[in-house]
Amino acid sequence: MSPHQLKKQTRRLSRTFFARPAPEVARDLLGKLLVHKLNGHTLAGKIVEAEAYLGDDDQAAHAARRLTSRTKVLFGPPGHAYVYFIYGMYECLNLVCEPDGIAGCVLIRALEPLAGIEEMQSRRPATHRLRDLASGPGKLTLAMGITRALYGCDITRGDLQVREFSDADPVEIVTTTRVGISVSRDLPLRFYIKDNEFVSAR
DNA sequence: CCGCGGATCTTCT
DNA sequence: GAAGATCCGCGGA
Repeated sequence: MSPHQLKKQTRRLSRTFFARPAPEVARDLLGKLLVHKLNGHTLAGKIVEAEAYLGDDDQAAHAARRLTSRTKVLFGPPGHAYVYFIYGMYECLNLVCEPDGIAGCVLIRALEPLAGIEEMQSRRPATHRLRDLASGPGKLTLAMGITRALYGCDITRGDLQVREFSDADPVEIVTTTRVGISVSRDLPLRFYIKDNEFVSAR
C-alpha cells in the first residue's frame, strides 16, 4: 500500500472515537490502520489484535494502582499514546480511551504490515517471516519505530495516527481473556480478527 | 512444533 | 529489592 493510496483510501480517526469505554474501542480498532510517519518513511499496519485495560475494577491495569508520573496520561483526555517500557527491553503502545478524568486504554497487540515493510524488516533484522514482523506488542513497536519518546502524544494530530478504510469490510471478532497477566485473568478483554495469521499467540 | 529460561532495567514498594 | 501487559534462542520430539 503506497502513501498515496493510504491518504486517499483512509481517513484519520478523531477524538470522539476514543472517548468511549475501552472494550468498545478495542473491538472497533480491529481492521483499522496504525500509521507512523518517521524520517520520511510511512510505516503502517492493520490492527488485528487488541486488549482493553480499565481503571479501578481491573487489577491488571497500570491505572488501577493510582495516578503516578507513568500513568498520568491514562487519566487524561482520550486519543493520546501511553507507551511504557517493560522487561528491561521492550516498549508497548496503548491508546488512551474514555472521557477526560476516567482511566482506560487499549493495548495494541498485533499488526498486519501493509506499508513500509522493508523499513520494518530493517528494524527487526532477526525476523524472516512476515507474520512474525509485528505479531506481538513488543514486536510491533520495534517494527514501527514507536518508543517512549511518543509518550503522551496526540494520536489525532501528528506523526502517529490511526486511520479507517473508507470501504472497510466488517471484521469477525473473537473474544478471549488477556495474555501475560497474573491478576484479573478472567475478564474477557482480548479481541482479535478471526483466522488472521498475524495475531500473536495463535 | 513445544516448553523452558535468560536478557535487562524502569517503576513502584 | 522485586516484579513485570515480552521476545528469542535453545534443546528435544
